[in-house]
Amino acid sequence: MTASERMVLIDGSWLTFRAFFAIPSSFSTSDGLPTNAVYGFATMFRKLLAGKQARYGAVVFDAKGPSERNELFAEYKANRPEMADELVQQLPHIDRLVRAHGFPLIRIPGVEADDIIGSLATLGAKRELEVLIISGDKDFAQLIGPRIRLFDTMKDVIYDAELAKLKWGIPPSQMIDYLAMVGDSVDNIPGVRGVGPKTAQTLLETYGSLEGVLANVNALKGKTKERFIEHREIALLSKTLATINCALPLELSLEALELPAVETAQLNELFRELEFYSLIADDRRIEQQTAEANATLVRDESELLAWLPEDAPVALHFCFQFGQFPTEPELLGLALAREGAAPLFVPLPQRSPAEATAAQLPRALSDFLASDKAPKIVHNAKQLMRELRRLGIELRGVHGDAYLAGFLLDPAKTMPHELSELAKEYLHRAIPTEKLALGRSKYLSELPIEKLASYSATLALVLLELWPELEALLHEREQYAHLFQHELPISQLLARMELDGIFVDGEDLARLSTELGARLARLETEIHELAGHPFNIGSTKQLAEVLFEELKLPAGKKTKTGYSTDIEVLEGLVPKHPIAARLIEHRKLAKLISTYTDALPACVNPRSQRIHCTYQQGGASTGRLITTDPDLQRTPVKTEEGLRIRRTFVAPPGHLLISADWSQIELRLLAHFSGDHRLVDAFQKGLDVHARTAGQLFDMMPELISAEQRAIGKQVNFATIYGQGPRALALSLGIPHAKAKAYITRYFEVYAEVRQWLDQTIAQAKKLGYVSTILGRRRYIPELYAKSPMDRQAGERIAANTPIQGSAADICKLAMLSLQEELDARGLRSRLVLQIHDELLLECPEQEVEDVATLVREIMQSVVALAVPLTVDVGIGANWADAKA
DNA sequence: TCCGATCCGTAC
DNA sequence: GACGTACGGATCGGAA
Repeated sequence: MTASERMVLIDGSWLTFRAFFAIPSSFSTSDGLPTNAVYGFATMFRKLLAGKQARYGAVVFDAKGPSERNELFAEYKANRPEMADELVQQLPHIDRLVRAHGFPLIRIPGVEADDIIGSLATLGAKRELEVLIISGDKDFAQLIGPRIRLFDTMKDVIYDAELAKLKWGIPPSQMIDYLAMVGDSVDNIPGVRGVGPKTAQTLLETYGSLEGVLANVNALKGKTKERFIEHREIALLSKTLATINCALPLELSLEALELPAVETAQLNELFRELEFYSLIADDRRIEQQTAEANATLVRDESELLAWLPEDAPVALHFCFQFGQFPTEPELLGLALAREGAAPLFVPLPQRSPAEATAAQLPRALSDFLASDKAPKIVHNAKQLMRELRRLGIELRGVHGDAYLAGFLLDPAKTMPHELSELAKEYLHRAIPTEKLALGRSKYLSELPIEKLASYSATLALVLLELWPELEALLHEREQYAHLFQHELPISQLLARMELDGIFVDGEDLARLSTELGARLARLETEIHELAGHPFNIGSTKQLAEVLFEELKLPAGKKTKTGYSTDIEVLEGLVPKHPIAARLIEHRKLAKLISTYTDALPACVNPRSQRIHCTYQQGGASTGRLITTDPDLQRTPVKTEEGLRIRRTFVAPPGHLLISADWSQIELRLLAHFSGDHRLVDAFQKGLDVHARTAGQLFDMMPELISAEQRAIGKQVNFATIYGQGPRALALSLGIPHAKAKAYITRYFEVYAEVRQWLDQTIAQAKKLGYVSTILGRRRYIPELYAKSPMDRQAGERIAANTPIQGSAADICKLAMLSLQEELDARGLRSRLVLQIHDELLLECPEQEVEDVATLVREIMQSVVALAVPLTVDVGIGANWADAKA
């Protein structure tokens, strides 16, 4: 960034349209005024004002009616569709918004906004201002120069000459000629018929300009030559149309464009009127871009040694390139940043993951990474630990992990805890994204090493700057100790588990796929016959047409877009038509095949014959772990076919699997937290709690409760944990609404202390803004203060459920750590291979399986002391299905 | 061709 | 519409 003052010129018409289409039309005030375009406009201002203040600025709009260009070419901008009513209504409010921000608003009849902006930009550049044009219209690229840049606020990219060339393939100086040839459908500039971007680009590289091409038209070949001869005049006209007039005789002095300080009070009033409540509260400042850092490339180990500090923290950013397997990236290099020195970048020789060894890293670097004494700040330690472990290096001395910090500070954040999100949230700054760094390249490895180095170093610097902020907040919210005592050790363990993976019988999986595929094909034929013609059964739209229009079956519930065909609807149709049962079967099989038997083999690493899924430690707002790529936590279990899939998860030769799961851990936590005497008593006596609940509901002895009644008791118990209302309970049990309501009322009469605890937890949450788990982890719940009662109720359910689900997650993490510690201490070779929320799966050498089974049970049962006992079911088997039995 | 929204189904 | 936490496949329609 230069030190010169800034001028911001906003293409108001462009922004209006972009905001209108980019923001959902559901944005409106309570009395029905659509506000999506105004809102989009307002967020743009926020982005702009939060950054370095501009001294001069203006918002320029096209005025209604024809312009000078229409005299040249009547069809200019003739194909613009009529503006939607919803947008027209918003225009006056956009004007108000602009004025409330103190921006001069320019709209001159007969004069194009482009020309006004061009003229003002030129004026600004002449006065040595740094000019920023806010528009995504590529026409403006022709203005880009040393002092003028183009800022697409919707995409958050600032185009200078270099970026513009990357984006459109031509330098700004040739943009007009380019448009003259290619034309522009938006403005209805004709261009040369038959000449597209590629041709234009090539011609411009050779001849430099449209005139250059026309002068050398005889050197062209074939069709292209003909086209330029035939359309010569149109091309020249197009050029005139595309050229922005930068020398309008405007009667505007620079002083008239000076921006006053924003009157926040006035602005807030407007926001209140438009019901933009988030903008009122939000006065965060966001810088526009982080300047790219220069990094010293390390070619020699001594340079690295000289740079490394004694004990000051070093921020690390690793560059990975991901290929087929997300847990098996290639390591391209890493940037190091510390206080008081320029960052370094260590390029690494490219090796496929299979050949990666410690020798890939300079010795000084691997010593540094493994040293407990050298404090390191990272983002996502788990990933680094896994990749370094693959090289035989143990990452030690992790002094900070921004990912985990982001998770602990606000676990409910979307785009969970990416560095870019954290920089925005806590440093109020936009940072370069990988996409931006990549430009037109597909892979990081294609970038020139200097680019990679500067991109990577920028992120390392951001991390270095970010950590103290996060650290302070972690202390403030009492999460600092938790990070290092629990989450970071879990990262380390998960890194091991990801690297180890889980063994599968790929051949069996393939067999199963074929078998199920054959059944699916038969069903498909039958269904098509019953329908009378072939159609895509997977398309709910087509299916709905067959069922409800052609076969005239009664349509049940509707979805947002049409008739629902979900399982419930189909089940309702079973007595009415033979097609329904087949559709249900088809659904089931199609699901199993596409999501599991077809998808899983692609996840098996052929070298290890194992599936290495990724754990998202910050993936769930409650603190649960999440698996992805593939999501093994959702491996089917309920049906016979599902169990067949689980049977392909086998122990390797000489090994057995142990499955251990807590029995009703969430219900036990509810008993513990509420201290409800009936619930606690039932668990302490080891009674069947679902049957007891049913007994209370039906006023019967628990021993006399039927299986159906017990199922109701079970469902009602779960309903409590999920904050389920009568309607949802009625739906899941298939009973009348009134009956469900009666069950719930009765339930809370019986377990009055549960009701009390729920109320108290929700009240406390409203007071503090967050709820806590058994280990003191927090979840902030902004929904509790939502405007709509529905959203608020959702917040209350979250407040009730999170302490339970989150504490169960905490307990599981504790048990995993304790278990691994014990396995290591005893030199046992059993490994944790999967965590499924309340179940742990281990792979054990046969000779230690009995000991480990005992150990697992003991640890899981005793990891925390609750008011009720924790019980654990442990099974051993050659595959996952058998182990769980 | 890619991407996001939608529907649906799977797990705990 | 009304059940907490998730991921992901297939389809579809619109944008690039």
